[in-house]
Amino acid sequence: MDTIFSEKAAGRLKTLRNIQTEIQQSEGIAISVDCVIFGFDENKLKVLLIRSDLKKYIQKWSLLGDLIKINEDLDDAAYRILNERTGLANVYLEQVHTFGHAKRHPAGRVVTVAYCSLINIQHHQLNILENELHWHDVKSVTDLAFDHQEIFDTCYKRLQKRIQEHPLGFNLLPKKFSLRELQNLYEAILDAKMDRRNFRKKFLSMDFLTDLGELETDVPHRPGKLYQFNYKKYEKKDKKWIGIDF
Amino acid sequence: MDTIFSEKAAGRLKTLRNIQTEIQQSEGIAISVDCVIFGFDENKLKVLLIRSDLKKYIQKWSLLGDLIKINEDLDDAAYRILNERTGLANVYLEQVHTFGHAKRHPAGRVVTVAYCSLINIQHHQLNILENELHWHDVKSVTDLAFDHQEIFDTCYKRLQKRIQEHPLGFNLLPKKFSLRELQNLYEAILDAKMDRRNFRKKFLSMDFLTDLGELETDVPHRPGKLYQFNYKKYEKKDKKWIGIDF
DNA sequence: TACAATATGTGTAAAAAATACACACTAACG
DNA sequence: CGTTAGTGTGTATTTTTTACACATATTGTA
Repeated sequence: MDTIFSEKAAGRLKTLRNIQTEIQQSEGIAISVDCVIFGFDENKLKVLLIRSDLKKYIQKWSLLGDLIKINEDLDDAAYRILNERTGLANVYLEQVHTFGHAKRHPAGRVVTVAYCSLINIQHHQLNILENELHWHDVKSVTDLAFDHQEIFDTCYKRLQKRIQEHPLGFNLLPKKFSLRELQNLYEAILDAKMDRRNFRKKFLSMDFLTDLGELETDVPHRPGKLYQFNYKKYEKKDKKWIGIDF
Repeated sequence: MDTIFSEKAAGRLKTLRNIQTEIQQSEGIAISVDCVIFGFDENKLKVLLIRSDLKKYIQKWSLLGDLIKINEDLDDAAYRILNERTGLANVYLEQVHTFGHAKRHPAGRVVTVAYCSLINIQHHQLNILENELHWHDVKSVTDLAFDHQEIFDTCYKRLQKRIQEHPLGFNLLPKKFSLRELQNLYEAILDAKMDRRNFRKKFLSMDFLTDLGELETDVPHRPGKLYQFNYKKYEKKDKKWIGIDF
């Protein structure tokens, strides 16, 4: 959490004292959830940040978070935060790591559980101006409030690792996408250039992409074929998982 | 946590009420740490469990855990628990996952952070009988108290994955080990048979094992060479980390 | 109306890695 | 001194990864 919203009072700034009271009400050690929400737009990996509503960090950006409620499952809290902020449901959301330094939050003892979420920016409009929410290019994310830089770095690294081993990336793309879009996504996330022919060969040989028989429109060049990821086929495959390599 | 020890009162059973009081003292939502401590002995992967001290789970085994203290870093709490139980310091310890279902603990709201630890069973003696601590073959671990079965399963799967990508396994072996011991370890953890020649080729070609020029003793067959893992060499290597595969 | 710009679609050869597989040797034990 | 159990080693085959070039399709513009 670290940015706490009691109800609809989103615009109002909280004082340290407000938050201390809230933590005391939640009694002793408080638990929060912070969401690192990734999107992909203009061939860049973006992360959704909000202006800190704490005076101490007035100039800084922070992750979206909130204290969990006393009877709320941890995962439910993460979904709630995501849903409140983006209006989205049924999105990719995964717990990444829990941060629990005793001094990490200025208002008291708050242990926070970081979640990583992947959403398709096209598929929804955030009420960005009202909430002081902004999409930031991940390359420009520095100096976040609290220990949010560490949390962000951890989640970004986890994403880089997991996207290579699991079909997560499709959550960031439209349902129908071209191989170029897919490659741009991987290159943006991994911050690396890849060989186009080998990339195509790799994904097509995996045999999880359904050729929709449609072409891109509105591109200023020869349109590429559109594909869809076939989750069912992926689920059925028995992955060989032994391969020592370090 | 879930098994709470106030101080040296290890033998005494706690009631649900005792624990509820403790949680109320720690005020509202409590946070615990549970440690999944792995060892390797007799060519089997073992996990260290303790008899539940909660009446409800009187017959069951559970993980080693405790509530974190109000001013204690999360990682420090995990080390503390490990150290209190095993007497070991400087052991491999890694956070794995946080479990936060609202109803997971019968005594109240307790969110628990699971840690995985790898220790060398030979290198120390636990005061097993006094504490009702026992090493269990991982294959026989079923029906633990609380949601500890889920926690254990999660940690075991994580270990299986990570041991293939990082040099963790050496924490479970003596400093000097033979390739056979190493292979037995991998086979035990992954529950799979591997080709001996290819296994040796793999590890020797990695070039992280130092041939100590010594031989095994006390084996009832031709002794194998002893090796040591060279962490410095490993750290220096720049790992290539791009390889899409799912 | 053609040409410049840009991205698509395709295949092969070479190198590297993973796999399958067998036999002579050594030490301990009885 | 034979039995038992595990060590130490190499090669051929298959699979995977890598590097690399040219004709084609569409849009925008001169």
